Amino acid sequence: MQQLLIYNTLSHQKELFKPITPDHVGMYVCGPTVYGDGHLGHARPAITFDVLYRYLRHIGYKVRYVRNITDVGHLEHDADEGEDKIAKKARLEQLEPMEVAQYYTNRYHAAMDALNVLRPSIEPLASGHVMEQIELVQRILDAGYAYVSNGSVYFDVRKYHEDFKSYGRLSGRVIEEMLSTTRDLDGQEEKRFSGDFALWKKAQPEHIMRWNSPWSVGFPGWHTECTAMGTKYLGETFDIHGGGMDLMFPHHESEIAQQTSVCGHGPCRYWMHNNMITINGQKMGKSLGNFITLDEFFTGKHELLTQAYAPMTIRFFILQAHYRSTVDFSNEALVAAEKGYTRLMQAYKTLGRLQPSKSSSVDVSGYRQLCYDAMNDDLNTPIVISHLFDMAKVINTVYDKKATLSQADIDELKGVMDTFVFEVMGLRDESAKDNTALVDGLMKMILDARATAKANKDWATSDKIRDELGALGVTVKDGKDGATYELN
RNA sequence: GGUCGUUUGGCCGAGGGGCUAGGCACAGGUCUGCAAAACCUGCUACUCCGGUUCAAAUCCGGAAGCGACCUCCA
Repeated sequence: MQQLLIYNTLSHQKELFKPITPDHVGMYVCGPTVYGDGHLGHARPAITFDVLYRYLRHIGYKVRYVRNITDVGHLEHDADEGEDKIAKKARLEQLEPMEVAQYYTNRYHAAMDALNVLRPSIEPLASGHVMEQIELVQRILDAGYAYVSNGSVYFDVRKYHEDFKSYGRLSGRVIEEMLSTTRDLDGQEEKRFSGDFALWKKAQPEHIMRWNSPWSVGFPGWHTECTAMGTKYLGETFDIHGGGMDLMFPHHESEIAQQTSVCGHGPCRYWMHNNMITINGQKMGKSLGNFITLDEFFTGKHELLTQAYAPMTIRFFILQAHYRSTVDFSNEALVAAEKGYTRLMQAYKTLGRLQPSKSSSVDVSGYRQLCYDAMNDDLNTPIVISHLFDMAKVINTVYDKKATLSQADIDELKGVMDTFVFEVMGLRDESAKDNTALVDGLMKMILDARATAKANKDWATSDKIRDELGALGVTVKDGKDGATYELN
């Protein structure tokens, strides 16, 4: 098995990956909050951890990959204080909250499918695990690390920190600092310490999504779902927990605190965080209003986009940067990615047409290991891609008859490309994307040629065209102003 | 303001004490009926100022720019 190094946010260094249970990996990744369309920022972790998931499986692990759907909780920060985001959107659109969640979940799935992101093994809904979250809150209360205040339950950060000395370790935060930098929040008076966070929140009258609990009718706190569902499906300790860097604090820090307070240790061995995507140097985010949805990328319908970008272009673009680096969006960079990606796909097709020689004039034996080395070094997909381009050059050189490859070496290159391009990096050939314009153009050409034939009274040709198109499922309809067509 | 990170060629982006990615763009060439593609060649860069070293883009110190986080966020 390959020796995989992954960067652990907890230790700030690359560590050799060793699963708790031999040959099995449990990984949990924070999924989307389904109250809006997915944007590039959602694609980054999805693709990053999709590649990790694919690679772990490729090198022989059996992986249980859990990625949640957040359809409850999460307080609004501004205007509508304390209102559940889902509920707010529902009221605005006059829809049932769960209808909104379902709608955006479906849209999210469609976008992820387009990006060739594999579905996780389990995709639990927060709303389906309120019981588990209530139980978790009770356990934390029983352990003495939470307190009830006016129907809400808060985590006692100070007590936790006194006993475990670890709050802030993941994010490199100093707890004392938090006192002076905390903003005012709704319900802050209910807390003993400004750094305490809600485990259960009593619902205000305007809340639509609400559940019974021992403390009040309300909804679960911001960080409980991942702890509850991670524990339920992966156990008290699992291997990898992933998510965006912006979730490090407070979300993941709080997850660690919740889990540690009831079982003495954090939820996982390796924390992995992907970096952000920026647009004009600024973070792309829902609340900043500067985001471009994935659908807008696919259709090109956004003022910042000069053209539509195929899902695979987006995927390739993201994989061309290392996951821990920020990536700045620009049309120029995307166009460059699109061209490079096309070149790679073209080389793969060319590979299938190469004439084998008796012997090879180039040594291609090293590429496979070079690709593994790059992947093993904290999923360095940009390096993998650079090796793939080197291979593309070899392929093209052979195609130009300036070098030779034996059948065995051609097969080796094909094997390496199949493995890394398609299986591990999850790219797929998408040259046949949206064909509408193409078909229109082709049909115009054909019908023009037929019109010429008809003008020349060449009925044999014009009928042949009509009959053969008909056999292909295209009906030609002659009219006074020329012919039109219809696809059956 | 605090904490952390970052600054690489026209652009995107790896690397991270001496070898030195890759893509895109651009220029010249080969091939070609013309074009495209492909191939060859060129473009050899690391914010600035000090320091360590035989050797620094890489390590150390400082400055500046940029960014992220500091209880919505992937």
